[in-house]
Amino acid sequence: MPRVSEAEKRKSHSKILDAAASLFMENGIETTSVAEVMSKAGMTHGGFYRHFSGKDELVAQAFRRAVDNAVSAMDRAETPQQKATARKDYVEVYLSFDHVMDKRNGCPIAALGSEVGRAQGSTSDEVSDALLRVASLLSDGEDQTNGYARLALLVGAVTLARLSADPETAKSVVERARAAYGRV
Amino acid sequence: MPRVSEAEKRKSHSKILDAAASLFMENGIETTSVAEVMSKAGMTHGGFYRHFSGKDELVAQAFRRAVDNAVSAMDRAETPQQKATARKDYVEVYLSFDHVMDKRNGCPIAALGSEVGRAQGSTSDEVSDALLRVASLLSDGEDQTNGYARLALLVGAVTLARLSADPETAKSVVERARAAYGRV
DNA sequence: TCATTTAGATGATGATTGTAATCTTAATTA
DNA sequence: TAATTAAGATTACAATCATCATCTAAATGA
Repeated sequence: MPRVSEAEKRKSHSKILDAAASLFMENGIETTSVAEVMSKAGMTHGGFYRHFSGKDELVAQAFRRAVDNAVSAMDRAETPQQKATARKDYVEVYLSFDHVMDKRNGCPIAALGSEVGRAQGSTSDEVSDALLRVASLLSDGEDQTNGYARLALLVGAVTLARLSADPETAKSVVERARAAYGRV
Repeated sequence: MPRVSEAEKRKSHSKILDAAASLFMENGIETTSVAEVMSKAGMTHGGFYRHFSGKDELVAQAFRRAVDNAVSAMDRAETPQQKATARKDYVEVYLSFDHVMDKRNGCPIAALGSEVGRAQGSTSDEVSDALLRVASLLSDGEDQTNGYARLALLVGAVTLARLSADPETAKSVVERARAAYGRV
């Protein structure tokens, strides 16, 4: 059936990124095969290298896609009012039980934190970019560095909640973090 | 040259666990092969299955080993005085730049947080056990749940610091977490 | 419209890896 | 001490995976 139009190629590229972001966050990067990603995107593994030079490039781009998705609401906010509301919503959703359960559509730093630390090349750049970006969005205008402490609490709380065996513990972890958030 | 004495077998077992804990924390679980672990332990992969039923069992036992190492000082403390000091030291070391740089001998929850969340079977049990154990050691006697919030800050801060591209940012992240620790 | 290009399908390749089989040799044990 | 057992080495095997080669048919561009 191929070949497809340029517009469809762009659509394919995007679908691959969505599939990859979702699978990486849910099952891990090393544990997800290129063929699996392509299959979830509705294709076979054959066309993969028409879109990416290799798996590394896919990882980097998929990570960025996941970050974009996660902070899109905060990015769209324009007025200080909107920004404040978006920030508040972000933290609210981040420390929710839903986010704990649904890794696929959540924060890639929490989902891939320890795995992505070993990344090299462009993925490594994307990761440190993401940190800067999210921490900056969370920080008060005055103090740039407190965004990191806040983000640390968010990432740590969701990580621990996901490692908890029973749901009640998980809930109390994020609940407790929510209470502490304003104090860090 | 084999066979070896029972005492030597126990020593081998222990060396395998040390090698595994170290390699898993540094390079990840999926990315570390059984042969690599055995090689670091000074053996070939042949004898592996005399010690473990498979890689899964190794992961579970190595994780426990790493947790034991990390909290040994707090475990040894007996008097309330000693416990308080050990707790303080633990946090101090945890939020140090050395710990950020040296994953091999650090906290396995921070080093493997996102990877180990997908574990099943005995590894999964070890992980939730570890959470309970560390959080309980960090909590005030009164409130059992604030240990989780504290641990969340620790794990999150070290995770972010390790993801930071430049060392100065990494330092400021743990520094900032240190300041916030008492307030969570 | 015709020649060229290329997205994606199918199939192949080489590397890696978890696990099993077999062998050697020394520790157990009777 | 003789017979048995088993730790660890060597080798083998099947599965998985990233990447490449080739094929196809449709979209380009002239």
